[in-house]
Order: sequence, then structure tokens, then C-alpha cells
Amino acid sequence: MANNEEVIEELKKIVKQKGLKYTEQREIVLDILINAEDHLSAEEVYNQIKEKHPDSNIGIATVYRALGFLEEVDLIASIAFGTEGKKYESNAKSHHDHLICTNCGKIVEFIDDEIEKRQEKIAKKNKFKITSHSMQLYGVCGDCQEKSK
Amino acid sequence: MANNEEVIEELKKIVKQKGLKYTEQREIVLDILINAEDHLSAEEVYNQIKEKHPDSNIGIATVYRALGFLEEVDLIASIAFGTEGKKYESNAKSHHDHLICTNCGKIVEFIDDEIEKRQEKIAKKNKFKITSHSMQLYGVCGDCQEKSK
DNA sequence: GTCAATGCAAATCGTTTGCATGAAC
DNA sequence: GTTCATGCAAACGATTTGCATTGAC
Repeated sequence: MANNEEVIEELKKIVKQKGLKYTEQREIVLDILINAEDHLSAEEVYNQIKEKHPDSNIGIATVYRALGFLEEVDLIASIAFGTEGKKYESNAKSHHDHLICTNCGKIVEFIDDEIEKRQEKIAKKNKFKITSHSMQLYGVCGDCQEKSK
Repeated sequence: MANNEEVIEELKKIVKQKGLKYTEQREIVLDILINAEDHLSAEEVYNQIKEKHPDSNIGIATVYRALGFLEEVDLIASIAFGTEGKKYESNAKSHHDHLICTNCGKIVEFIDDEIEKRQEKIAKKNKFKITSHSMQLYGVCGDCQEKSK
């Protein structure tokens, strides 16, 4: 897993290679996602930029364009997260899935190698090349089961 | 797995039980989804209605309202599909997960007992009681891999 | 100086809402 | 007759686009 500096260097390389321009805005968007705890929507990225970089006068359209660009060059990935629409995450992070309590909203993250392996197998069988996945288990957490007794 | 008639009867029962009104529009929307080969977006449902029931003067707002209602009473389910937005399917079909091509939008359904078992195990370890789950694998399908060569 | 990227505002897309009318009960 | 559901159009939120300006090279 690459660290922050390395990902920024990667962006510089890609931009140069494509004959495009390296801008502060693209770097800021990528930086926000690298340091994000969570998956962020375009608007959440925009809000964090206004918070952490109040001097930079970035527009929401630029955020959308930067996200599109970064996704195209595979530095970030987007997934449809439940009903909440499109969200983005840095590809420099490891993936995890979610257990969600439908009663209190608690979210527990987990990774399971066995499931990841099965997914690969299923993909192979169907001739798919997987880029990402999204998995949520909905149910009632221990605390809420106790309370409803 | 219920057949079409049974699902329609179920709708009638639910509507009566809730003291609401049974309308042709709700029946048509449900019927379209029961007989759909594929997952449909709200607009696709609307277009199919105009095609198969040209006499019925249904509005797109009614389609959205019917879909919301049917989902609430669990006769249909929705999934957020990658870039393609929200799509619906009848719950009269058996549970399955999805492989989604991020290039052409093709969807392949699958079930894997091994994964289902692992999910139960993970839930147990975290003291969750699972009620449902949602899993999508995103990637590039065989055809699209061929084309990009 | 050139050309891509930006910021802004207007446009567009999918979805929702307000309200008067029509249909189910 | 009452109440819910509908159709229409307007409103809305998220995303995209057109265009003049700015900034990287």
C-alpha cells in the first residue's frame, strides 16, 4: 500500500505523461481522499476542501472534473454505497466491507479473505475482471438484540 | 418462489390491510417488474408501461410513487448500480448477488453458498443477526475486455 | 504564447412535491 | 361523501456544460 507522498508523485507522473497540466486543485482533491477516514461523496470532498483549504477558491465543478479524472487514471475508485449514491475512495487504501445495524445505525467494518477469494473465483467463472466490490450485511447488532428483549 | 398471480394477490392484501386503495397503476408497475427479464430503472418501467399499456395515461411521478410504495412493503427491492443509478427488481425472484460491468452495464446474477455461509459466520462473530445483504462486484466483462484490446 | 484547467452561471438529468382533479371505498 | 392516489407542472438536488478567464508549461 503506497503512502501519501507516493500517490502524489504518481499523479504528477501521469499528468506529465499525458501532456496535461499539474494543478493544485487536482492535488488537493486527491489529498483529501487519501486522508479520508471514510468514503466521500463529491459534495463531501468539496466541503472538506473549503474547510481545510479556505484560501483555495475551488468550485464544485472542478471537484467533479478532478474526481472524474482521478478515477479515469485509477488513482481513486467510486462505488455506489447502498442508497446513498456515488462515493469515492483512494485506491491507496485497503478495501473493507460493512455490517450495518438497521436499528441503531452502528457500522462495523470487516475484511474476510475467504469471501474475497470466492469473489475472484466467481468473477473468473463469468470472465469478469474485478476492479472493486461493495458488500453490506444488514441486521440487528448485539446491543439492540439485548434491548428489545 | 411465488408466481405472478400470488404476488398480485399479496399486493391486494397489503393494500387492504393498510386501509389504502387498490389502483390499476400500482398493479401495472408490479406486473412490469414481475415479468421483467432485467433490473429496471424508474424511467425504464415508465417506458415499458407506455409500450405495453398505451391506453393507460400514467405519469412518471406515479411510477416513482408506486415504486417507493412497493419497495416499502417489500414486494420489490432496489439496488444502486454503479454509475447507472437506482434499479428495481421483483422480490418474487430468489435472492442473488450481482456482477456488474462498469463499461457496458451488463449485469450477471449469481448465488454462492460459500459466501452466504461466511457472511453468517462474520455476523455471529460480531453478534449481529442478519436480515438481508447486498453485494455487488464491479469489473469489466469478457466482451468489453476483448473490445479494448 | 499556447493550450489545458478553472470558476462561474446556466443547463440538464433524475427525482420529488404541491395542488386541483379523479377514482376507490 | 370521504379520503387516498393520480396527473400535471413546478421545484429540487446533484451533476454537467458553455464560455470567458487564468495559470501551467
